[in-house]
Amino acid sequence: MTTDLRSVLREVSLRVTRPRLAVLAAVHAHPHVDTDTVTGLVRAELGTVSHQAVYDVLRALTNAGLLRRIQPAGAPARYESRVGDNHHHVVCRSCGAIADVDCAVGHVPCLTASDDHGFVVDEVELVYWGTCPDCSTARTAEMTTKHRRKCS
Amino acid sequence: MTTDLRSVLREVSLRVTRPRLAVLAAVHAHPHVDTDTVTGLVRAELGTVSHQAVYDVLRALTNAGLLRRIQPAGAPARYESRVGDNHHHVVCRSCGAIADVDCAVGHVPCLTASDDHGFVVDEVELVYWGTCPDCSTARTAEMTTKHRRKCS
DNA sequence: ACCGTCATCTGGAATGAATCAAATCTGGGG
DNA sequence: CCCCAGATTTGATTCATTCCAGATGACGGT
Repeated sequence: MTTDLRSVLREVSLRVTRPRLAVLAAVHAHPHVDTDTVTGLVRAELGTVSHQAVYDVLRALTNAGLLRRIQPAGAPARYESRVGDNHHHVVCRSCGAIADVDCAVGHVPCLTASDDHGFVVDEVELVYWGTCPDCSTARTAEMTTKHRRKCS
Repeated sequence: MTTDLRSVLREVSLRVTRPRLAVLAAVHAHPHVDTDTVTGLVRAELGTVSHQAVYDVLRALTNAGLLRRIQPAGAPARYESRVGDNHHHVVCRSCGAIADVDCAVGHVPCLTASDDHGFVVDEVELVYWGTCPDCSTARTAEMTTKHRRKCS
């Protein structure tokens, strides 16, 4: 396992360090983690790790293509380890929960811009905005019982 | 024109105030403006307007459905006045330029998630990431002449 | 196994967008 | 024309992220 991660790092010519292994493991174990949570997980494993190191590592791994950065409007950045496959996300407007969604139709039918204004498009990002199951029921409960939202 | 904007505000039961008219006019005149630019434009017209007021007004107008907020990953929020029609954006990775793109295929064929994980989806956001014409040529020039990027 | 170099990490301070809080002002209904 | 809920101002505050300068440690070469 650890050996596995080590070789993964070497393959993209990045030095193998404790923080990097820990961050990589943390993101693999927790899909869609935000930076703060990663820091917490890494510290739990290694003791002291600077805030800065986590940011550096996340950026390095993202640039190397090992991680993917997702930044839902307004919310802090999150990272996931699923890369290479063309999947998208559902984001809950209420609590920020994120879930994976595989592209319904196999290949980019309507994903080609009608007029690209001369831009060279290299990626199409698709975000489904809505309400997650938990917040939906909470909201419904609120409607009927007049209680305040539990999930804000 | 001004009368027009006044009635627009009244229709959504918002008070007609100078800052609001100015912000509304600014966004209508400049598609995809960021908050800071709006503040500049409004100040140029009214003299003194607090930073805070601009944020409040933008939020009020957005909530009222008069404006739409767009937040490309990492960049400060931007606003546009085209609302109601289902169009999307091309964003330049290099300089952050944004252009409108009308949905290529008339209706959501592949825009229905294969598995929505129980989320109640109310909007699908589509972002085309790429490089704008200016940055493309700048990049090409850089490649051949070894000059530094003009557009970073 | 040891060394030296250079990428990486540490800790603290800085930036910049956005929000909060309390006091003051004003649009527009009565 | 008066009044007050809704707007705006001022000033401070939070939060994510980045910058800086110096210490540390990974790893290719000897």
